[in-house]
Parts: sequence; C-alpha cells; structure tokens
Amino acid sequence: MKNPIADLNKIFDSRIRLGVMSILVVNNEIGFNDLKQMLELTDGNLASHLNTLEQADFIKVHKGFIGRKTSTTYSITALGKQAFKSHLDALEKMIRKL
Amino acid sequence: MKNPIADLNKIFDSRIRLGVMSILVVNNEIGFNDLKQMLELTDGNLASHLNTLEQADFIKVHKGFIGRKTSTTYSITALGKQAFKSHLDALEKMIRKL
DNA sequence: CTATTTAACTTTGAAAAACAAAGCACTTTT
DNA sequence: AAAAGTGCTTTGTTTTTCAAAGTTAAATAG
Repeated sequence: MKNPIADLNKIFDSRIRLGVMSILVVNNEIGFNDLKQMLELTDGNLASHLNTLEQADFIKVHKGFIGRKTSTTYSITALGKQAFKSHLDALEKMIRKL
Repeated sequence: MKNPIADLNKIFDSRIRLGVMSILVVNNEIGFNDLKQMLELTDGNLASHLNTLEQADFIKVHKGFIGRKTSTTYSITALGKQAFKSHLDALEKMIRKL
C-alpha cells in the first residue's frame, strides 16, 4: 500500500492555516481583524500563521488606506489556491475508502 | 460568520494520526510494523502517536502471539470511528464553499 | 490638546509537540 | 553463537505553537 499521508501539505497540518485558507477561498479579500475574530485568535498567533502562509506564497498582503488609516487585507494567490486544492484532493483520496 | 475551525478535532491536526485513522477505518486490524512501513515512520514516532490515539480511546491495542512470537495489532474503536467521522464532516463543511 | 482606543504587527519567552536515535527484552533466523 | 526482527520506552534535540507585552501610527473621546 502507498503512504496515504505523503501528499498532504505540511503547511496545512495547522487548523488555523487551514481555516485561513478556507476563508480566503470564498472571500477574495479579507482584513486582519476579520480573520482574527472569525478564528478567535490573538494578534500574535494570527500574524505568525499569516506570515507562514505568506512565506510560502500562498497568500498576498495588501497594505492600503481607508482615508488615512492603514488597512491590511489578505488574499489567496494562484499558487495558494492550487496547493490548497492539492491538499484537499490528497485528503479526499485518503478517506475515499470510507 | 462562524468560526470554521471550531469543530475540528485537535487530535487529528496531526497528519500521522490522520493517516493511522484512515488506515484503521478500512483495515479492521493492523500491525505495528505494517503501519510503520505504510506511513514511513520511525518506531518511536509511530509509538507515540499510537499512544495519543489510545489515550483518547480512539484505537485499541491487541497483544497476541503468532506461534510464540509476540504480535501487536491495532483497531479502531466505536468512539474513534465517530470522532473521525465528525472531524471529516467538519472539514467538509469548512470547504464545501469551494 | 491630552488620554484612550484601535489596527496591525513584532518581539520575547514559555510550553507543547514532533521526531530521531539509542536502548531494551524477547524471540526467531542463520 | 551471532545477527536480526518486534514493539516498544527513554532521552534529548528541534520545531511549532501560542500568549502576552511592546510598538507605531492613526482615530476618537473628553
């Protein structure tokens, strides 16, 4: 039998990063605070997971302004969309036997 | 919006434990070495993850003999089956938006 | 105009988890 | 008798997770 977990992406082992991605798939742009509230996280925790996703080029940050106040939003990249889809495919393959 | 990751089971954040469970769902009894080879793990690593699953009452250990040689096998419990299913449901709910 | 609050982090540090390697008791194979 | 396999446990390192506090800059309240 083939190793069933080999195709899972390590980055998505984390429930939080999984949650961020699943939110970003349906919201093409979302703010830091919205994510924080949806996932019920502290600033630092969310920021570090977002950082991991950004390092991997799975999400992109947009720093803009609302008036003169900064506003940071995040969106998924093409690579991120693909990697997330691959991960879900691997998951599905793993459990299709059910 | 509701927290999309709240219903995920922390025990299944681990790819390895996820793999063990997915194997046990289709094999009602499997040996330590088989698992080790399927998942490509070291003894210690596998043993500790199995231990976590056992503590949670998600798997059961059977210590027996083949002739006079010890043989340890593992199987999924009813609770484990249920918890795994719930986790998969939560995952599916999370990504159904796709 | 001063004080507090909010946004979005970064830094720090502690706790937990993952993991490999080695050791071990016992047995079978060579 | 020596080597190898089974199924662990122990040890110790590395990695990951996370909360808390600090930070900068702007907004708002008093």
